[in-house]
Amino acid sequence: MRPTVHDIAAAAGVSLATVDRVLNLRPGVRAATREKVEQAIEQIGFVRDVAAANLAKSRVYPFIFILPSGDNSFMRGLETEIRAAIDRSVFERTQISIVTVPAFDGPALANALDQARLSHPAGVAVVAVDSPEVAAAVNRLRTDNIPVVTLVSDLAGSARDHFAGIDNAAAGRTAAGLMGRFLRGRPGPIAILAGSMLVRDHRERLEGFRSLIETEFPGRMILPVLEGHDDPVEAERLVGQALKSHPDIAGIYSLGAGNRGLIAALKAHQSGASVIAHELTPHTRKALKDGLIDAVLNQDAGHEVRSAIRVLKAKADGQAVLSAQERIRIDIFLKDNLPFDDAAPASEGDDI
Amino acid sequence: MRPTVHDIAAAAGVSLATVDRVLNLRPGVRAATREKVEQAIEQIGFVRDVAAANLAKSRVYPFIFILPSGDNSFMRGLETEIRAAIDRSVFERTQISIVTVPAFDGPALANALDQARLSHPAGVAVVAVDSPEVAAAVNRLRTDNIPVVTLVSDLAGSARDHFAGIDNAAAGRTAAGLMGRFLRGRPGPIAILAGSMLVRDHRERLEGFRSLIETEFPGRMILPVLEGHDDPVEAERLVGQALKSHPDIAGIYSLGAGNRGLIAALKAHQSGASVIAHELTPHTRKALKDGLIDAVLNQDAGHEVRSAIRVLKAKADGQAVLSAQERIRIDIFLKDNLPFDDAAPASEGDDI
DNA sequence: GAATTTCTGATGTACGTAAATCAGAAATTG
DNA sequence: CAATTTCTGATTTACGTACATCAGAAATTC
Repeated sequence: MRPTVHDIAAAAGVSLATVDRVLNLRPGVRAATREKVEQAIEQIGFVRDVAAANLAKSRVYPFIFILPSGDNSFMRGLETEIRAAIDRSVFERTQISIVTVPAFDGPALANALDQARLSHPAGVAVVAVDSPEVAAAVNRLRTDNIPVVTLVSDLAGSARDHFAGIDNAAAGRTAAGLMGRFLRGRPGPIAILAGSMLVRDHRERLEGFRSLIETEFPGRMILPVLEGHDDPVEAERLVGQALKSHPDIAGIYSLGAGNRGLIAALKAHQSGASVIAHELTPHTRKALKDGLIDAVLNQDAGHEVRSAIRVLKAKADGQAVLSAQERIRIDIFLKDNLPFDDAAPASEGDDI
Repeated sequence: MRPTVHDIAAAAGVSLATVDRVLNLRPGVRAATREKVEQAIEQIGFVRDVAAANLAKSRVYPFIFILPSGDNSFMRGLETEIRAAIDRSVFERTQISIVTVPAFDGPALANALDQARLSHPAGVAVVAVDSPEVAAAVNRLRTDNIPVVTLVSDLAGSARDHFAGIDNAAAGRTAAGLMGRFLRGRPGPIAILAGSMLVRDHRERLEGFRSLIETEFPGRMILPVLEGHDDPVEAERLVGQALKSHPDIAGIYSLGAGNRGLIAALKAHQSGASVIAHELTPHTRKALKDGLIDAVLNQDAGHEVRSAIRVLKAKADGQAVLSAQERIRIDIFLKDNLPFDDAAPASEGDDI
């Protein structure tokens, strides 16, 4: 049988009350006695029954999720997944609220983080914009001992507890490895469509892609990055221009959002380029099927949300996280291994 | 506040004891009263607090995992993950035992299942051999109301509750889609190395691969399947023979185990074929790095084990499973997106 | 050594559910 | 309608931990 607090008390020769004081870091225990109890805990290998503790505490976890507003399909899918988690909150003792802020807007995000701080949540998950003011706001939360998890896009130089997202450098390299192999024997440059260099995931993907092409497929030219700010209209214009001025483009890597515009431009120019994009949305799914896009790298929003919640809970309880379990995978979809067709895109699952 | 059993009692105008009888399907409640209680449960939206219930019941879940013996790297990695789960069993209220049986041996596996049945476990996870006697044994378990989850390889015509593994037909199609794109512009046939047609995962991968090549890349010849029984020595011999008699082989798809033999043969023949294999093991990892293998499709053993346990628990408690969460992804590894280098291969994580 | 202050023990209640007991009410049987 | 049998209610204990209260013991201070 698993040892209980009673066993500690017996082993240490103290009362239950003292054990409780030690376990919950309450004052009123002499150093020598505390030592004795801690030794007993060590010796009999006691581990607190979190379920029972949470029951006794009637613990609930108020969490705040902060993500960009706008009509970015991936972000709206992410929001759907958060709402799905809210539906489960009764079972999971969570109490999740969603806050949206304009995309790529550091000050607004920092402000939202400071706002969140005032309500003393048990944890915050945030799709980060990589700027110093955001890092500072995150650090203020950490100073208050509020766990922070970055979601989808990470944040440099901050004390965030965890990043719930894919390895974006690896994603860029994966795209490059696939692209290089797809283009074998076909000359022509590669165009890159990004959203904004203000978010770290885009920067990391770009860097991973570029470095791998340079080292593994030398001689393959990469055109200057098109920065479309995840806006379909802008993306369409930029890609259209590029296809017009470089009719020999062999490959296109779209590492951000705004793929609707990319797809429109591809259609308009009847480009034969091999295309790799990110995030499986209704639009990219259709383009895959139509043969306009060759491969889609996807991160599962549902998995990321669930992982963020698990990690926030663990951090709030001061528990260790099973890091292997929280690794978010990079899904690679080709036309032929798409998950079920009909369902709403947001319900396509993940993990765990 | 979430409603409790007391609220049901109050709402239905009955006592706690009666509510308990209804909730736990105990006898001694008149049909009319039972109805009344069930209506109250419905009305106030009561959901049992599983944590509290498990605490009260001092519930433990004795599970049995049955997997093939032998030195198959993937299966040994799977076993390592199960042992990791055993290390967590104190926290998870599980009590897991591992049983190994010879690979590809239906009768032995059926026997092991019947043996497992005698100990009345709360659930069984099994790497299935797809044969009628195994299906029958699984059905006997189900008759006893013991949940059964197939692991890695599924079982036709049985009443197993769940399959914790990848979509193997999709895996085969993914391999074919990649292979077709890798080989663009390069003539030559494709060789396929399989383990055994007695396991369903191999059959499904083969079928998926073959059908996609035929429809999407017509004209690409596929050589007769080499059945190497997941044995490195046999695989090396078969692949060596094939490379000798067909020096023009452009691609090789290894859909089972025994990749050590495949790699040895590739080295010996200095083949320039594009190679796609399954499962990231120390051997395939090294071959990827050395450029002998182009891509590895991987299923995360850790994720599969954790998923199997979650599902078995849910089934044992008569709870619904979050199917999106239990979808096992197909990881695609190229030389350039390998997860951390140094760690033991078995600790590379998953999920969840 | 008396008066404090600081520690420790004993005890009880709570969390939400499970499970058992026993008495009494209701329904059924003869 | 009395005698059973079958339900139902009331009550208690338990699971493992958290938390509060109060009395008494031990250490500290003067």
